Amino acid sequence: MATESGIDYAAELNSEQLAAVQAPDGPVLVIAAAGTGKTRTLIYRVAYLVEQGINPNNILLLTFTNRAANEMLERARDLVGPAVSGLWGGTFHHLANRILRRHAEAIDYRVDFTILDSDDQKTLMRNIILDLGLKDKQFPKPDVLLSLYSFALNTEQEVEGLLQDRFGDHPISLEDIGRVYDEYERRKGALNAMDFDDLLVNTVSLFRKNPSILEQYQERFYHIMVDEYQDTNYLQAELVDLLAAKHKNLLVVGDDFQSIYSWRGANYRNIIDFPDKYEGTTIFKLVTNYRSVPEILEVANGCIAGNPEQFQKELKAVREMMGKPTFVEPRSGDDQAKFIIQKIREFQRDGYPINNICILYRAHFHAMEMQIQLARERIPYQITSGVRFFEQVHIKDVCSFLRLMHNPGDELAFLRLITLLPKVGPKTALKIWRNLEGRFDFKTPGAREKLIAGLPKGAQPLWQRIDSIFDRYEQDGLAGNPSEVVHYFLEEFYDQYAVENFENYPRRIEDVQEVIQYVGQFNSLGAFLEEMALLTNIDKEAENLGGAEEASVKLSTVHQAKGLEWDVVFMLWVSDGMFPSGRSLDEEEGESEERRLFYVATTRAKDHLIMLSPQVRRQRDGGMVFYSPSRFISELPEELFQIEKPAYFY
DNA sequence: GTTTCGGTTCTTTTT
DNA sequence: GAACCGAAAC
Repeated sequence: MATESGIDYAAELNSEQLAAVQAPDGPVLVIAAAGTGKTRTLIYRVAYLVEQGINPNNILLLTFTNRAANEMLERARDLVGPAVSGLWGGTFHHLANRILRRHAEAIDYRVDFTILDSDDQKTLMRNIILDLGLKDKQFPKPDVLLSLYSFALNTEQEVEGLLQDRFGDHPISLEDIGRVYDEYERRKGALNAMDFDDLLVNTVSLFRKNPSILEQYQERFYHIMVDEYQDTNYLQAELVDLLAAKHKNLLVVGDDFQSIYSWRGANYRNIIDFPDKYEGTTIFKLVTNYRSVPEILEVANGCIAGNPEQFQKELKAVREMMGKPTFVEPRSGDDQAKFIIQKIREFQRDGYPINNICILYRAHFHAMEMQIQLARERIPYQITSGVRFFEQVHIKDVCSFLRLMHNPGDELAFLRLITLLPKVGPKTALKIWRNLEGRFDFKTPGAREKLIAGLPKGAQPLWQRIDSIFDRYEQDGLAGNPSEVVHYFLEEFYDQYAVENFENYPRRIEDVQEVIQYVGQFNSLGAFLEEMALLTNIDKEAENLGGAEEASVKLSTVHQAKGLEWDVVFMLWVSDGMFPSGRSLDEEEGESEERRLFYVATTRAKDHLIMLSPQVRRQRDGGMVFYSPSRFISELPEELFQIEKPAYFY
């Protein structure tokens, strides 16, 4: 029956979904298996709450990516109308950022704090190791130290214990590592900067130290919904618990089978233990799968049955049969790529648009031969690479200029910018920075002259061109127009720099042009810089989808494909040692996480799933390594697959 | 003392 | 690619 808003819930949802949408207040756990209409359920839940008289301003919707948030807000708007605009939706880090911008002083930060990306973190860490005189072959690399530290924070464990486990057998002084971490904290404070983890850590400690602030937000978020709950870690769960503590109107959605971020501190137990943590939790299960044909679901169900410790549930198929998933053993990675290209052409002939085809893999480097072959065959493709758009070298170079203009004390930006000049390396750059007393504000009289005087002769002419932008800043009113600033920077300096330093210079300049476009959407430089730090490449991709992007095959890691679906899915390197990855098998519970990842991959496919396991891989030194099909394939009954032989290559 | 350049090695997964 | 290292060049 249609309600006053015109939504006929019973007709538009199945009984599983309907029950979850109309759940009473209080804690709710929705176990939503892959392809069962999880997003739909969340959106209708929003509509339902609004209909019950809840102001959208009082609803918080936490998602794993910005893409997911945007999609949901858009669909909710279509369903409910513009009223939902007041709803807070976004990632944990976005929420934390918004809160901290308001209350930074309460935790001894200034509101204009910068957000360090992983590259900045690495630079900072490297400098600390250098300055403390700990640089040594034996000493752990910045990367290693940072990820261990981050893991400790996100799982709320003591660093000492983790260090002991990790380096206990090594002749490394754990005290030295402790000193590095202390110094890392100190320098972030001095820079008025936070890294990704700090956003969460500081929000939680802000709330713990200031109950009155916490209470404001508890009041505000009368209803809280969390998507992909199986991938939240302790810290994120803690944040949610704090916010929900008063009203306990907390609805979490997730699937323990799809928990694939344990290396980042997520634990599928989060979802299993939820009812214990929240007394009186109502539990709903969505298991009717609308996405995939039954043959694909059989493989998915069969594979996850190999994880007996998990909460068993079978995906129920409703679609018609179409044919079994294909399994192929090409000889090499090159043959694998050639086979896929031939198949892509066949699927296109059968009427599948190229946009509905995706190639998935465990790790980025697995897709190398594939990219080469696609380019050679002139099949358009789009890859979500490992490096986030705003973390690419050329983008960071350009943004360092903006960062410095915005925040004259941004040491990392200054050093990066100035080492782009000839004859200026790390030492010279640091000397100049010290000489400027840790601050370069072009508006301060004399500062510009002082900088120029400190530069080596060879660097001066180039810097003078950059310096000329500061004159135009006043004249042309660039303050409110960051796009123009980037434009001038490119024109005066970076275009030429790129030509001289990058082989693929046109591509990089294109990216910078895109930044110019992108910055234009923001009314202030600060707003742009803030947003930039929190954006991932998946989000950027989603922005592009609105435009007239060329139709293309998608290439993606399984992790980045979470929540997405395609008509046709190819899986590369489904070989033991590649998927599951050899490294993960050494870890505790490594195999079961890989199996979940495999499950996620298979359930992305709607009509056709083609898995490939090349037999050999050439190593760098010219040697050959032989591979067998993944254990996730060989442990399943053979009749679930259609075995195909790429005979034409021999 | 510093920068620059060329060779070598290594790639799990990311908010 | 890009990070690291050692040696040449400034």
